[in-house]
Amino acid sequence: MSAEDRKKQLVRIGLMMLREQPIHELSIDAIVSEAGISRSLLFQYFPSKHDYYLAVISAAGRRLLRLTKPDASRPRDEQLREMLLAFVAFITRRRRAYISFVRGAAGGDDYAVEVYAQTRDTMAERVLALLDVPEADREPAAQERMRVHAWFAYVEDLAIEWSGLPEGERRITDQDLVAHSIEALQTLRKL
Amino acid sequence: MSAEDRKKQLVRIGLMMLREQPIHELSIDAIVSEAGISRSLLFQYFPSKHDYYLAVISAAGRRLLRLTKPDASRPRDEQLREMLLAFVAFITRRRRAYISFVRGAAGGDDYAVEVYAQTRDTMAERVLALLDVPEADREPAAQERMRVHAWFAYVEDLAIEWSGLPEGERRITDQDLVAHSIEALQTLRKL
DNA sequence: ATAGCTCTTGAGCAATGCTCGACGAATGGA
DNA sequence: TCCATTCGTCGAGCATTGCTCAAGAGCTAT
Repeated sequence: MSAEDRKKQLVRIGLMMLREQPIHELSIDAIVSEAGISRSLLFQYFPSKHDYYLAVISAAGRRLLRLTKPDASRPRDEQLREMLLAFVAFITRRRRAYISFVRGAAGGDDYAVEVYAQTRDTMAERVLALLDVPEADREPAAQERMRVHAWFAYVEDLAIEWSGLPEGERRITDQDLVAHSIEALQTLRKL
Repeated sequence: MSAEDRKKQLVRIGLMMLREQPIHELSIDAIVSEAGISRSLLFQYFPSKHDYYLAVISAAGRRLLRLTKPDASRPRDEQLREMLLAFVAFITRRRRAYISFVRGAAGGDDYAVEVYAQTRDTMAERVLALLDVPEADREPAAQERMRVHAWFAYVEDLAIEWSGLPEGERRITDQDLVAHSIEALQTLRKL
């Protein structure tokens, strides 16, 4: 197998395993045995466990960004709606992995915090771009950024809690959840 | 040293170390060498690293609850304000440790997730109790709980980002931050 | 066929989570 | 006073795991 393919395979396996275990419980042994190779080979491609984790986490971030990318050809409000729907769907489908990524990943390891922060910043930027706020009404950028960032934490938490409920006990639909989130964003920005 | 004292000492050391390292980088060796005892002795009191972590994290949670406990003899709105001020102060003073607790702790390890969830639930309950909402205006409890929970994520994120700025670059005071948070809560509940 | 490049491995080191048997000091009946 | 029991403590050692190193195996190119 070529170097590039092998690397991709290993990252893919990492992403798969992330679904069932928090990131720092991912053992190199489990990975290499799943891939059917020796431990040494993994270290050929990723100098340290650290680097491997970083690759896996980055891949997770990129996947999230790809799956929630708005379709620029549609009206802005629909773009926002669909972006959030995709976001909620993403969390729902891979709840465990997402929590690992978001929380576990962000759990104090500087390198992982950065990947997560960057992913979320990108999402926040996209939202800001979609909001279509007149220049005059804009608060200082830092302020704005902080609020949207925190609002993302709000939506994320809602989605995590909501998707954690058994399907029967969810009182609202994902559509409702997204609608509420958008309303919340608009309201919060007016404070 | 008595068994009880030793246990407390070890947990105390864990809390201290949490300030500088994420929880899963806490090494048993570092702990025992700080305490001046042998590795075996720690395992006498805590059957596994897991159990030890759990003890440390629980202690962190209890400390947070203790330091943000509202003073029941004061007016409710002041209780809420002071509770949040204490919350922000807590995060500011031990930012690193708090992130470890919140994120690292919540990072997929079921046992830690539970400790964190319980801590946050307690805080959310306190807030609900302080809100003083007429029965008739209450939404279904689950709904209510979810929103307050998510609102906590909002405040937490604001506080973490805010306290991460160098003091010169903080455009607002902690008072402003708390006032904004309370406004946000009241607004969100009306949606 | 020889050289060289790339993918691969096994042996082994150091650190670490964890176990086990035992030592020493205090406590408490006989 | 003596023996036994209990309790806090430790050192040796096992298994796992993150990581290194030197070398093997297959392919291509001269």
